[in-house]
Formats: sequence, C-alpha cells, structure tokens
Amino acid sequence: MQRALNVTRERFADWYQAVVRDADMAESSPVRGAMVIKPWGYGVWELIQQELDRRIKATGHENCYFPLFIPLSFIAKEADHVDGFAKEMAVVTHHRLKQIDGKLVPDPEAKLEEPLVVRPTSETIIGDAFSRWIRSHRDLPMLINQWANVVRWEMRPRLFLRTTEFLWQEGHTAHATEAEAVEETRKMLEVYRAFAEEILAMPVIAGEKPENERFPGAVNTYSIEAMMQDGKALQAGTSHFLGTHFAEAQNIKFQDDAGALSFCNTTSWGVSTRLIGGVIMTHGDDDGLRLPPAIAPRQIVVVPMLRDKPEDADVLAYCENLVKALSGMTAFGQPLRALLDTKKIKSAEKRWNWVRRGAPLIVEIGPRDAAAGNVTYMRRDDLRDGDKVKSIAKPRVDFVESAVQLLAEIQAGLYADAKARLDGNIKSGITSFDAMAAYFGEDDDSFKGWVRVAWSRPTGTALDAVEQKLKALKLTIRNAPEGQPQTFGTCIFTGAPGVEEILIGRAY
RNA sequence: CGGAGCGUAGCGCAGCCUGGUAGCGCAUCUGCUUUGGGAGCAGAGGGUCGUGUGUUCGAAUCACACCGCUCCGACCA
Repeated sequence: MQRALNVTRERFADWYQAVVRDADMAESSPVRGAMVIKPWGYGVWELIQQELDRRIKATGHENCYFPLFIPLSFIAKEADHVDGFAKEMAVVTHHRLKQIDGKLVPDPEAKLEEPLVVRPTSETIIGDAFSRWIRSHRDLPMLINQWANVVRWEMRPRLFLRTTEFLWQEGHTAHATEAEAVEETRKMLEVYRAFAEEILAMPVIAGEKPENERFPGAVNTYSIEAMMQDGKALQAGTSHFLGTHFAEAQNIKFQDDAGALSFCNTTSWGVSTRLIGGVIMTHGDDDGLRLPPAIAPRQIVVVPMLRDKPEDADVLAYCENLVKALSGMTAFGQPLRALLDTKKIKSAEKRWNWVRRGAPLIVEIGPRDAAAGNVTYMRRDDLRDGDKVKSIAKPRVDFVESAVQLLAEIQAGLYADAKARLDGNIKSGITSFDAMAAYFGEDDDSFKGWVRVAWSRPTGTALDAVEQKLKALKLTIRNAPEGQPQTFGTCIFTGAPGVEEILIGRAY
C-alpha cells in the first residue's frame, strides 16, 4: 500500500525523524544540536503556550523575564545544582571579536572578568531577584513564571526531545511554609497533567520521582510520564519542591508576623518543546503526524480540486464561502482555524502534505461538490479503510453544522486510543527482579511498556545498586504514581517489605 | 568522550573492492495529453562526490587527518 511516509513505526527512531521532517515541524540547523522550528511546528508550540499560559495565570502566577546570562558565581551557590548542571553549560567568556592573522577570534583583551553562563534553568538568577523582592510575609507567596529559551549542552540531541537549545516555561515560587510550597508543587503537577490530557490528548501518569532522579537541588521532584508508541516513557513535565535549599544558598528570607526571620520554601516547575516530540510519538501513524485539534494550527483545511478550467472559479468561490463559514465558528473556546489551500501545486500533492502534517479534517471540493452543495472530507484520525483512503461525502450544511462536534470527537478519540495503550501496557503482578528482567529481556524488540512493582524505597548506596541493576537492563524508575494502594508486596530489589509502588520502563 | 555505521543533485540511493573525470528513482522546470482526485509521454535544469592533505599522468574511488549525521553506551526537559 502506498503511504504518505516511506518508513513505518516498525523502525521507530527513523519513523520519528521522517515525521518531524515530512510534517514540516522542524529541521536540524548549522548549529550542532540546535533546531530550526518551522512554521507548522512553531504554530503548535504557540497554541501550547497560549493555553498553558492561560492556565498558569488562572492559578495566580504572573509572567516575568529574566536575563539569558547568569553570572558564574550564581550557579556556584547551590552545591547539588552545580553537580547537576556543570557538565552541560555553555559559557560566555569574551565580549568582542578581533581579526588576528586574518582569522576572526575572541579578542584576548576583551575577556570577561566573570564568565557568564547561558542559563540551563533560572533558579539562581530568579532566586537572586527573590532575595531582593521578598522582605515580609506580606510579599508571599511570590508566584512567577517565565517563557524562555535555555541551553543544555547535551551529548546526543534529537529534534524536540533533546536539543541543545530549547524553549520552555519555568515557574518559580516562594512561600512562607513548607506545606504551602509542597501544595504549590503538587498543584502545578496537576495543571500539567490536565493540560497534557485535555489539550495534547496525551495521557500521563503523575507521580513522585525517586531520589536518584531528582532535580539537582530539589527536596522532591514530581513528574508526568507519557508512554510513547514504542513503549518507552517520556518525562513530559516536572515540578520540584526545593525546600529551603535555594533560599539558604541565596538568602531568600522573610519576616513573619511575629517579627522572626525565616528562609522561604521555593518551588520550580517546567514543560518544554519536548511536549511536541511527545505529541508526535503519541499520535503519529504510518502516514505521518496526527494532531489533536486543540493544538492544530489549522483544524480544517480545504483543498480545491482545480483543473485549469472555467469552473475552477466556481469551485474557489464555493471553497472561500465554506472557509468563511467555518472560520466564524468556535471550537475549543477559540475561533475555528480553517484554511483554504490555494498554493499553486497539484491538488493531490496538497492532500498528502496535509495528511503528513496531521491536519484533523481535510476537505476536498471538486466541481460536482460545488454544484451540488456538498463537501467531501477525510478524518485524519480515521484516514483509511483497509488500503483505501476514506472519503466522506455530505451536504455542506450538515458538515458545517457538525464540524465543531467532529473536531471534538477527533480530540476525544486520539486521547482514548492513547489512554488504552497506556492502561493496557502497565504490567503489574511481577514480584521479583528476575521476573522483571525476564519480562524485559525476552524478544528484545517487542513492545514492553512499563511494569508496576513494589519497592522498599532504598536510599544511598542501596539505591545506587538498584540504579545500576536497572541500568544493565536499560531500565529506569519513572515515578511512584499518585493514588498508592493501602498495602504492598515485598520489594523486588531488597526483599524487604514494600512501602510504595513504582513504574519501571525504558525511557527517552 | 568510547563502540558501530554513514556522508555522492532538494529527498532516497548506486558507483568505491578492481583509480580513467558521475548515474538511477522521486521531486523541480517546459510542452502536449489526461482529469472525482498521490496521472501519462517527451524534453530540460540542477553535483567543487562532507573538508583538507597526500599517493598518482589521473582520485567519488587508495592513504591519513579533521568535520558532520545516525544507532548503541555515558548525560538529560
């Protein structure tokens, strides 16, 4: 069968790259590990930003912007933070270039007294501001968010999933009490969970990260984990309770109503352009991307079937009218995003381009449709009947009337499919490490998903040993899901009584 | 940074072993035909063969170095 892509999901890594390229999402750039996000991909990001920004503001946060450069001494203040990020920092050391022997090089005379780090995350520079902004308990809670780019010099980049520079939002808050900061951490995790599921149609498991997977400098780290179509986990968002670690390192103090000085409890939380990689690997199929309508830059694309004949004018007029009617409607609380594709390429080509890009509804209008007042359309979430493309013909009135409902159905359908995959592929009932090793070891290429097992939450060197044992099987602990049972089996690592259930799987 | 593979037209590849100065498919452009939907025929354009150095009368082809990409490790949103 002829498909819109020349790779299938059997070769998942190749397939992923083909979708990113053929759906016009992004491409690699001359800068190693840094990507160019193309209009279709950036359009998705803008919609993600828009809706998430709304939700972040609705929970009481305000947007700010902090500098891209962070003085090296700021980073040095929190010891764990240094350990965590030192190996992946871009550093600015000069402020001028000079021609030396015909080569343009950093001017040795223009060396900075203190090097500047390109932010890998902004706890330290925002914390510095907090230490000046916060004086009294009346200044708390301090609830700040910023949309920014950050740089982490990663070893192995992969478009959207792990790039040297990426776009994200980072929330940073300061609170009077530990309880309040912990509540904030959980609240934002819940915002991410709801956003991923409702808007990205990407079901996730929210839970707490084990100690060895914590953010450098955090007391607790929580995550939402999504299951990709190859069974691997993608950490799609994180929320950190930082305790007073950063407050102590940066002197973020407030005076309480009794006049006593205390350190603030702080939090930070973020999601990035990685979410787009998650959407691709959650919903894509062998014909390319399938976008949830809520984040599709174009929800309905109308392709006129033009034939260089006089009746083309009628077809175009009919299409323009249809797009106008659709654009006046409201879907997902916003004006419906419809497009008439008038690009001067073959109509068949247009159709397949929109299939690859994942436009939820693709409408094709020929002279007979126009004359009879009909539309012919395809649902991207239900594109084929066997090998054949499923074209649905309907009176125009009916289509326009049902368009919003159709988009809602597609959104719900994509979520339901992904939810069934997630729920159906978390294996419980494994009670020993060997049984788990056997499960992941057999027929190595097949779809494995995750396992849910009990453990005794070892710490220190015992946890290191667990980590190493898992690493040998290419496994990691994803998180301890919310909603734990009352009783637990024995720990598959230590044989001690379990205190918690955790998810284990392969990950991106 | 360690192991493996790969860099030849926009994309996918052949040619390399056995050195003789570049080819195929798709895409692009032009013309004609076709038209309920990924069309056919004819013609055309497009390449310092990743970069550099070396061997040679002659290098895509052989040697060395470097750069980049992909996969597997280490790192990670």
